[in-house]
Amino acid sequence: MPKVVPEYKEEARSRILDAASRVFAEKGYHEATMEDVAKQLGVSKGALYLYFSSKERLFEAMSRTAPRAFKEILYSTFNTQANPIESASQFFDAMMKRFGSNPRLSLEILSEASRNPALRRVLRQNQEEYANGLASFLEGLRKMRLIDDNLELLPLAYSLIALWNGLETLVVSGLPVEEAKGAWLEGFKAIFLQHRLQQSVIGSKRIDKKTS
Amino acid sequence: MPKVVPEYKEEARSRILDAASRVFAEKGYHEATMEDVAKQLGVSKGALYLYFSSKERLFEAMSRTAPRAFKEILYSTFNTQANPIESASQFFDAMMKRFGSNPRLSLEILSEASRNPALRRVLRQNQEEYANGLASFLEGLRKMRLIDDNLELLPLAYSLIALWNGLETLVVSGLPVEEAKGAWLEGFKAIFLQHRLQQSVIGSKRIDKKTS
Amino acid sequence: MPKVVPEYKEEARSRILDAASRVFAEKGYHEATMEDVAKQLGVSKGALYLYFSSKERLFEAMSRTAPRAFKEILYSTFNTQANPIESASQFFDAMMKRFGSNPRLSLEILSEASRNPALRRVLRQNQEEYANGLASFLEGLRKMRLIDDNLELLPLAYSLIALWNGLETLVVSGLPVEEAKGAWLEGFKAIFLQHRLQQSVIGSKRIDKKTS
Amino acid sequence: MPKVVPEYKEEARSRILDAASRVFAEKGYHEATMEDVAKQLGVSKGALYLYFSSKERLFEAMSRTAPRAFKEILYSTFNTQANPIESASQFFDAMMKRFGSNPRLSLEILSEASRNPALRRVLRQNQEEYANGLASFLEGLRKMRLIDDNLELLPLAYSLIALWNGLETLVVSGLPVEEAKGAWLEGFKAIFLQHRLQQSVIGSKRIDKKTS
DNA sequence: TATGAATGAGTGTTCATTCAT
DNA sequence: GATGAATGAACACTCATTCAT
Repeated sequence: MPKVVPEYKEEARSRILDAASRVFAEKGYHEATMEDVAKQLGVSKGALYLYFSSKERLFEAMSRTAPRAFKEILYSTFNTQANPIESASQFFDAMMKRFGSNPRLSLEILSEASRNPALRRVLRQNQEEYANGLASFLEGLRKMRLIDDNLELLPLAYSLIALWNGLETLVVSGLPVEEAKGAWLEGFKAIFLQHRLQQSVIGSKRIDKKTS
Repeated sequence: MPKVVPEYKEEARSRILDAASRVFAEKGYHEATMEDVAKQLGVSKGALYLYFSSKERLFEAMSRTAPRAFKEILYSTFNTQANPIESASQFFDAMMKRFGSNPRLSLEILSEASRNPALRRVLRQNQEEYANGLASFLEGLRKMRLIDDNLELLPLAYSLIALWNGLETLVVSGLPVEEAKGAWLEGFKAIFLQHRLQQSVIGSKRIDKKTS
Repeated sequence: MPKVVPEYKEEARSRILDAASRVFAEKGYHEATMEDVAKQLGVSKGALYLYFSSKERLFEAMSRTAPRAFKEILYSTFNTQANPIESASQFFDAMMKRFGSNPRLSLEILSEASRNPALRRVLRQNQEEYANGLASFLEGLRKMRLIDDNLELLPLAYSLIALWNGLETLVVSGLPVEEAKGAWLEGFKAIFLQHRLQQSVIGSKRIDKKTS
Repeated sequence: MPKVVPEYKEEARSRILDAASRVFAEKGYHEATMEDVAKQLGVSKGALYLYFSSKERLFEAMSRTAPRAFKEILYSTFNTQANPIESASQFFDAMMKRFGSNPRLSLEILSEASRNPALRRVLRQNQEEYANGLASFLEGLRKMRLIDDNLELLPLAYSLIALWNGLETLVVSGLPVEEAKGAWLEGFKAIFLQHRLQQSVIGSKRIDKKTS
């Protein structure tokens, strides 16, 4: 059996978190056992406790690292000032590719957060960060006149985050991924003036899928 | 100890479901024990099993009845062809009043659905129903020219549902209810042409290419 | 639902015992529930308690009546002074016909007797009765010179009972009924001088044809 | 609290089986709790589940090891070609010494076997093995002219096993051990030609078991 | 008498956590 | 550090028994 710590304690933690996120994603917090996590890693149960004092702390730690991938995808797809519908589509695809069509883990984290204040605080911070990030992005779009001047950007950023989260809940409860993508894009189209403004205002060649 | 059944077996079931929804909402599925539910009702554990064969079935049954209130509020606020922003605001307030600012239960149901196919089927059906209902509602708005003609209504309906669900997740993870309401309304404003149309009608330039 | 007592309390008891013996035979003491017995009879659980103060007492009472059929078969097949092998064969067949090839109930009774002195006393009495009955029967056979003079009849009677009980245990643990019958008959043949004596009486004094 | 496993996992299993057989023998399968077994061993309930996945499996495993002692006694007493009555007597005494006068455990095993096919298969195999072993033994006796040539040995072997099992049932239901032994021996005497042949051959009157 | 809803003690089983090695 | 055997608290579920009607 490979040791947990080949060289650095930090790496050991990291490996555990990785194994944990896979196990929790597959089985959910309550169904997953410490034994499961240990086996996933090829390590003894006891070893986990050298790095995390309890299952709860392990889950918390994992919850903190989990959004990393989300952030990367979010910022890499929503940074360019290109067509926001296109960005949204890329984001959707990238998320699916990265997490499969199983948003189970987010849900588990959320579920735990509802009874774990510390975890909730972490999630809240992430939210804020995402919202601010998105708001900046929207600011850019506004300059391109893709967003109605009467809209407040921060609340709108939150509603975009909510839209994404909400789609995850729909997928978990059975909405086919394809339909989820449709809803996701239609939501974006509705929000951005893009396909309307582009044409009427600029009269350019913008080729929105829907717009011919 | 009061009897579970004052007169009708059906009422007994109903009482249990009610107690269960309170307990599950407060503690979550796994943390709540059958004992908790029984105590909440002032009844013995065994009594619960006269009506539901297992904790899981109890939860399922509760999950099926839970959306009833949601439906009522949904259909009563989103039926009039009044200002949709106003409807959205009423919906938000009614939901808060009814469920408090604790959307924990929806989350628990969702969480269980991810591992319980029967439950998932129920949720999926509800989704469809809501989506169709909302789509009809949107149809009405379209006739009032409040919705862009290029938008497909069913996906848009799903995205509205997602928006709501997503806001619940944000609230669970710490977003203040006030901000949630702000995001909810801003999302609606962005989607509906209302405020712009109002203006544009008054002003001049048609934004919508359809009218241009 | 038919009432337990159509006319006489005694008949009610009797009906319950009958239902109980069927249920206990099929499921065994521990697996059978009072509910099972009540349903078998089309009566409420509570009704059983009007006639028997507990499951244990019900089982005891049933255990006392159960051997009735056994006795009848025993005495009707082992009374004639005909060929004892023939009697044994008839007994075997009659028992199978009456109880099927499922001696489960005897076992259950035995099992309970091992922890229930009152029940044990009943069984012991039955044993004695059977043994004495069989001893008388053997007495008759001895007069016909079918039993070695040196054998004591009461112990031999017990060993015949044991032989039967033992075959039941073998059948329960998987011995095919056919083989059980073979063993049963072979045991009898071995014990009774019959087939040898018949010959020797006709032939000479040699008991064993080998030595004749 | 002493550890279940001093050194070898196999020994731990073995210890548990030992404790289990004591507890099951005393209380019976249903009355015995896992707690009882654990306490008997000075171990926690959970420990038992490290070695046996359920009470049923524990009982099965115990049932498989239980006959070991029986086999040893059986083969060691019924191997010599000495006087079979003597062998029978030694067997009886050895069994009593080993298991006390409480054949409860066999009964419990039997009782469970009637509802557990896996267990039944084990018992059936054991039966066959015993029967074949005894048949060989009888073969030897036949050569010594102690068994009538007309008897088939395998069925007879089964009937001897049945005789033993049956005596256990009688003892459980209250037959004094002394009488049981009497019946056991009288059964053997009846079956074997020994005492008769001895006489006829030698011409003496003594039928004493010991006397050759 | 008879009912059957309700009780609640009892038990098998799980699993996070500990700790001797 | 690492192990994994052991712990023991916790909990779902059963069912003999009771009792209001």
